[in-house]
Amino acid sequence: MGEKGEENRQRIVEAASALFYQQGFSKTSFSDIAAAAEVPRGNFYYYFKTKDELLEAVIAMRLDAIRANLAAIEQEAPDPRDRLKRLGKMLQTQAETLVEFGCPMGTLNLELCKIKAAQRSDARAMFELFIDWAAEQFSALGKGSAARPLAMHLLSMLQGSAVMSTVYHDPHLIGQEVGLVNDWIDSL
Amino acid sequence: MGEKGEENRQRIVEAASALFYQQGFSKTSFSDIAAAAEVPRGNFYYYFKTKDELLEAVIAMRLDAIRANLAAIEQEAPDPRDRLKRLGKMLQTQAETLVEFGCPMGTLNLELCKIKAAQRSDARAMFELFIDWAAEQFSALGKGSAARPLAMHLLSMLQGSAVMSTVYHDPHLIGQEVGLVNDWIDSL
DNA sequence: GTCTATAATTCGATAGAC
DNA sequence: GTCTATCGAATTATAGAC
Repeated sequence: MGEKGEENRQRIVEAASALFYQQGFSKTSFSDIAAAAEVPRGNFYYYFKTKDELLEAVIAMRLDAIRANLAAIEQEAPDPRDRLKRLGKMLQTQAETLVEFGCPMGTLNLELCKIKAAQRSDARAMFELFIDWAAEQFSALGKGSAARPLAMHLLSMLQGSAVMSTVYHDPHLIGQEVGLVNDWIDSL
Repeated sequence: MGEKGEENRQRIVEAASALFYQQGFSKTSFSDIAAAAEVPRGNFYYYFKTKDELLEAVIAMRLDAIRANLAAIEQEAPDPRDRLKRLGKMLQTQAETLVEFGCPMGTLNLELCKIKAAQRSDARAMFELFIDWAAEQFSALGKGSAARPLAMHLLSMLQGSAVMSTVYHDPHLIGQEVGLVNDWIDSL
């Protein structure tokens, strides 16, 4: 694949990722993506044979983005508790879009649960990245075999915060709920 | 509207509610509903002029069901803490379908956020029923002005539990997370 | 009030010229 | 590697006989 092709492909995946987030996977048509990516419709069957294949590429891109985010946190924050609190901070940073379209990771997973058994595990891998990483931090805090359940609970509370903020369309709610999550982290 | 008509209408709404839950609102076609309700396709434009109108009827039915559930809890459990724990019990009772399709209330709200500004407030009313009711229980526990934030946090944690159980397709997770929620209730 | 046939549109996907 | 034209299937919705 040539240089120009790789560039087009990347534009398509980024446009698709944004639209899958804002409109949902099902409601996003190839026409929508083509218009957003400024690529002729029929053209991108050259890059992706099916919509599912495009979805896989979108998830792969998001997995890379999550890995980069977690790596950045590790560099910036040495303390395990500070690192864990940065996950809530991530939610607060994207508060404006969060109240509009929900958590990109959570809403995609829930949508795929209802329609696609195939890509369900791909989407779940995004959660796995966060869970594994958080469990490492809890292990560093000496939580032993409780590390993974604690990580699950942390992600659970953050997902709940995202759901409530979206349902009530209130960015303020995120700060309130994340505050309670931070108190919980300090109490451990 | 006659007697037979009312019966047909009810069957349509119930079939639509189940399919909206299992497949999502967008992915459920009139054909799907007609087949499930065993009503000829073209027929139910007599009852509902648009899909949105049908959605409103589905939400109205679910609101009634929630009110009935909360009223039943009030009758069966006099203690506020026991009442609050019954919300988690509701999740555990529907664990089998929960891990398949997510929380009926949460997933519908999140889907409507992305596509329908109109019915968004209707769907949110389901949350309001739970929040108001839970806030009353916290008030009975003497929490004063903190009652509503506490109710929001309770629903937030329960929604998070539902999301995680669905993403990991594990009914066991619900019991684990609900246990932590119950510990939190007891700690107040 | 019930049902069939079908209009009008949109979707994902394909064929093939350039 | 790019783009147009279009297919076949599925969708919401309507018209009209019974």
